Amino acid sequence: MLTAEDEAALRTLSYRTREFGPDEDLVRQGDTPQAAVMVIEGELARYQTLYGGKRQYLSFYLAGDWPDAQGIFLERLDHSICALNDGAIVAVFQHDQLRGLIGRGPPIGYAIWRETLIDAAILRAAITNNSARSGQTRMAHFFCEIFYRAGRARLVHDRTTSLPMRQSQLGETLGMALVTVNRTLGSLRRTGAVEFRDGRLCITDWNTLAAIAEFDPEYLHYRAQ
Amino acid sequence: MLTAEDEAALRTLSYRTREFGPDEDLVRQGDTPQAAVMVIEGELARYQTLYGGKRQYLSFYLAGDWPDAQGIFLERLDHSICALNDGAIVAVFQHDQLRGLIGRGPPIGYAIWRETLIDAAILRAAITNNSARSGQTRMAHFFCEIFYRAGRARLVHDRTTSLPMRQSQLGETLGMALVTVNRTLGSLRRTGAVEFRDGRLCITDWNTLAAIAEFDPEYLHYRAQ
DNA sequence: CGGAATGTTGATATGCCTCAACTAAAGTGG
DNA sequence: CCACTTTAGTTGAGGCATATCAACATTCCG
Repeated sequence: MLTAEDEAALRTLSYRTREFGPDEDLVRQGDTPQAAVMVIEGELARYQTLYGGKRQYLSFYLAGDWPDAQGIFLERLDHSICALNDGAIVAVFQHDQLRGLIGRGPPIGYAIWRETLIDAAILRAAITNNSARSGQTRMAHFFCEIFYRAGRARLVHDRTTSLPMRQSQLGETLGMALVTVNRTLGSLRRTGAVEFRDGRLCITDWNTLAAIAEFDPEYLHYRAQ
Repeated sequence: MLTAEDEAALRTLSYRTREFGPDEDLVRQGDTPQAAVMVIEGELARYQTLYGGKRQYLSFYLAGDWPDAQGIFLERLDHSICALNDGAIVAVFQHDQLRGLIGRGPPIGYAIWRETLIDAAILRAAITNNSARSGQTRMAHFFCEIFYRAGRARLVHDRTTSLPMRQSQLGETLGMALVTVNRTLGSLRRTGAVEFRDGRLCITDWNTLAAIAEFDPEYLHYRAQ
């Protein structure tokens, strides 16, 4: 979430936009990218590939997010980034131009730094979520995070936001087998608080879901809206 | 891992050192610290506390690491940091002094930024480790990471490094019950590759352990030594 | 129409959690 | 000095949650 001033600074750079389709990679583990992107539309996901090809999703990016700002200062990528939906659009900024902008004055640099730090806070929450919570709580927490962030990005309409993932991907996010995802989803649905179907997440009873999830949005470090 | 130039810049600041004992908190979840620390000696750990008091360890810090640099730009802490051993010593830098230093010129700012990005890479690896790997592989990977980082910090002697944790804390790191930790530790010990006892980690057969762990140090983003 | 992708449900197997008992070492106080 | 307590580690037994295997439903697409 950049300020108007930050956005103005970015607009002084020449950038281009690119569009991606579902499961299409923007960058791959091992790459050394020369550009960083900001999400304009649609959703992206970060994942790692293990020996044997197994995939672990790490985090998800909505409009306004910077999924690979760490690449400005780290060389080789330790993960891949793919688009989740059809027509995901990103703005591409060359690293050297961003570095120049950052070097010329702090505000935009601090803002991007801050973005990478909130990204890390989301990673911390994911460790705790996947390591210390029950299946149901874990899934509820994931839904709460996505929904809360989508709300902040003004992407919630009719208590619903887009979450273009298959159940198998949900499993590769939360560290559960596909069958377990399906059953856990069923048990959450039966609470009447949440529905996830056809790539859409609908939360009908936020308080109940947040209670199941033990969700506290503090870690997202949003300022008062 | 800062350059000599970075260290010289830091020395222009007035800082003080503080010493902590085992399980003593440096900062707590919810705090708004005004200073950041660099580890001088001993080991620190980051952890989150869940509803009900359950604890999840997130990451560990050795000499030279910056465990709470994110606090320079994020207000409220989403986690706590404690010392693991007796006589853990840190250098304390006031945020406003660090911000001043960062604002005056990029090198040190970039270096600290980079530290926070490597920290995030370690968090990504932890998500994958705790979510997608078997108990044995997970524990082996954790040992490999600590040992590798300790090696880089010149803290390995006689194939052994200090890792002042109890088995219960290992469980709260890897998302396993204490009993499972004990048995997994036994099965690793029986491979003859590693021994963890009395707060000391001894790796006698690195290649075997790294193979069990599927360990690839790339994500630590070390430059050629 | 046939095939692929995704979701659903049942049955079985297994890894891990929980409970419990016990050992060893270290610290404490009478 | 020696009971007593506390802490950490170890081992066994049983049960539950989740992984795995399998069958089938539904939708979409060529």
